[in-house]
Amino acid sequence: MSNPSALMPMLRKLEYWGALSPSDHGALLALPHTLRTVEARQHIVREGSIATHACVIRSGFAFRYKIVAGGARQILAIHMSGDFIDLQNSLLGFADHGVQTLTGTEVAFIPRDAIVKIAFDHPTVGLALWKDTLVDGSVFREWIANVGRRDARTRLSHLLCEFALRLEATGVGQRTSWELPMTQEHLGDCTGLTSVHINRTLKGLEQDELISRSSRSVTIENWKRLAEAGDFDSAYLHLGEAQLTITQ
Amino acid sequence: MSNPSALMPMLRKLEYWGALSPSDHGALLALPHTLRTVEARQHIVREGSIATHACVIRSGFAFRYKIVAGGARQILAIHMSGDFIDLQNSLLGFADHGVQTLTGTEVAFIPRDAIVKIAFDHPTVGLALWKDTLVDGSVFREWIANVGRRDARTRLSHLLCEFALRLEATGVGQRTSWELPMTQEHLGDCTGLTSVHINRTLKGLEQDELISRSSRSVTIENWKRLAEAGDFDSAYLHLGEAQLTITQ
DNA sequence: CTACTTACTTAACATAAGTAAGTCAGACGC
DNA sequence: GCGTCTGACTTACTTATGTTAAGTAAGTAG
Repeated sequence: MSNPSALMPMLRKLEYWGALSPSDHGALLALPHTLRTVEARQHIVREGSIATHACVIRSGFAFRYKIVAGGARQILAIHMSGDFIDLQNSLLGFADHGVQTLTGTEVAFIPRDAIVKIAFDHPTVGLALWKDTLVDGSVFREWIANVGRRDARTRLSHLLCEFALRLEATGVGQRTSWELPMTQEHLGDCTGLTSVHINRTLKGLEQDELISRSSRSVTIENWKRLAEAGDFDSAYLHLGEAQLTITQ
Repeated sequence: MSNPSALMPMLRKLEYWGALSPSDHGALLALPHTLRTVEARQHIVREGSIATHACVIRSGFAFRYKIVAGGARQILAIHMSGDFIDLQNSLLGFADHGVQTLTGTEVAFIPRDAIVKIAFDHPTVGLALWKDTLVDGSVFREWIANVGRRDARTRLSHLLCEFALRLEATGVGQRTSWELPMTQEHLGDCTGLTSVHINRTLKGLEQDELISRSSRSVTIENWKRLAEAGDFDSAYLHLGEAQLTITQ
C-alpha cells in the first residue's frame, strides 16, 4: 500500500467519460494497490503468465508486445501516465502478450477482484472502465490499418502524431516538442519496419521539414503537414475535448 | 421485434464465461431488438456515422474495416454467428470504422441503453459482455502482430487457422473443411496484401499440400503443418474448451 | 444464345523495404 | 584512461511483395 494519489492520473482519465460522484471518487482512491517503481527496460508482465493484478501507470512509459516465430517483436501499444494496462490479461486469466517498460516507471498493481467489485458497485466507474477498454480496442484497430495498409513514411508520421496528441492529453508534454522515450528499433517494432528503415524515414521527414530532431528530442515543425503525411485523424483516440480539460 | 431466439447464439457465447442464472437468461432473451436480413456486400454501419444500436449476428458473415488515404481498405475482423459487433461504435458514440456483410446475414439491432442497463442490472451478464470486448481486443492484437511481423505465407496460414477454429467453435462448420465466404481480395485486405499475392500464396500452400481448394471451398489437409506454417497458437482466441461445449 | 460482370489466375516488371556489415559517438564500469 | 556496450547512422546489395496487364472461367441478366 502507498500514496493513494498514485491512482489520480487514472481517475482523471476515467472522469472524461462523465462526472463521478464523491462516492465514486472515494471508492477509486480507496482501491487496494501496491506501487512499484520499475526501472527502464524491465518486464512488468511476461507473455503466458497467470495474471491476477491489473496495473495502472502513474508515471513513465511502457509498451505491450508480442513475439512471433523467428523472434521478431511487434509492439502493440505505447502506454503512459494514467493508462490502465493489463485489464485484458487479468480479467481473461492469462497474459496473451507481454508488457515492458521504456523508461523508469511507477506502476500501481490492483487486484483483479477489486476492479470487478468497483465496476459493479459503482456503475458509473464500471461504464467508464468498459469504455476505456473499448478505446483501447479502437487504437488497436487503427494500428492494424496503419501497419497493414500504409507505407513507411505514412506509418511513422501517424505514430508520431498519435504519440504527440496523447502526450498532450495526458498533460505530460506538449504536442509539438517532446523527448522520445524509445529507440529507433522500438519505433520499427511499432510500425512493422526495421530500425534501418526507420532511420531513413525519419531522415526524410526531417529533410522535408516536417520534424526536426536532436538526439532523442523531437519537434514537430509543421503539425498540419505531418498529420497529412500520416493520414492522421485523431477521432480514433476518442480524446474529445480531453486536451482542454485534462491538460488545464 | 421478432423471434427472440435471434439472440440465442449470443447467449451461448456469453455463457462460456460462466453459468448464467435463469434471471440472466430471461433478461438477455427479453432484450429489445429488431431483426434485419441484410444481403451480401451491404453496409451495416458506415464509418463516421452516429451509432445508437449495437448489433449481434444471428447467421451469416460480416467484417469490420477502415479505409486509409489512397482508398486502400484494411479489414479489421471477420464476424460470424453470435458475434457482438459494434458495441465499440455504439458505446463510444460514433463509428470509427465500418461494418459490411460478406454473405446474406441476419442481424439483430439492440438499443445501446438496453445493453448498458442489462450489464449493470445483471453483473454476470455485464462481466461476460466486458470479457467479450476484451477478447475482441486480444484478436486485434494478434492481427497487429500478424500484419506487422509475419510474411505473406505465415499471415495467410494464420488467418485460415483462425477462421477454421472460430467456425468450429461457433458450430457453423468443421475445422478442416468449409466454404470460404470471401474473395481473395478480402483475404488480401485482412492480411495487408494484394489479391495477386494472395493468389500466389494460396497456390503455394496448395502445392505443399497444406490445404486444397475447389472454387471457394477450402480443405485443410494437414492442420498441424498449417498451424506451424502460420505460427498459430489459438490461445489469443480465448476459446478455452468452447469447441467442446458449444459445438456439442 | 449472347453480353456483361466478377473473380481467379498468370506473367513480366518495378520498387519499397529488408539484410548484412559496418563506423562512430556517448555512457558506463573499473 | 581503457574496454565494453548500446544506439544512431550509412552503404551496398537482395528480396518479398506490389503493379500492371492480360487471359480464363463461371454466373447472371436479358
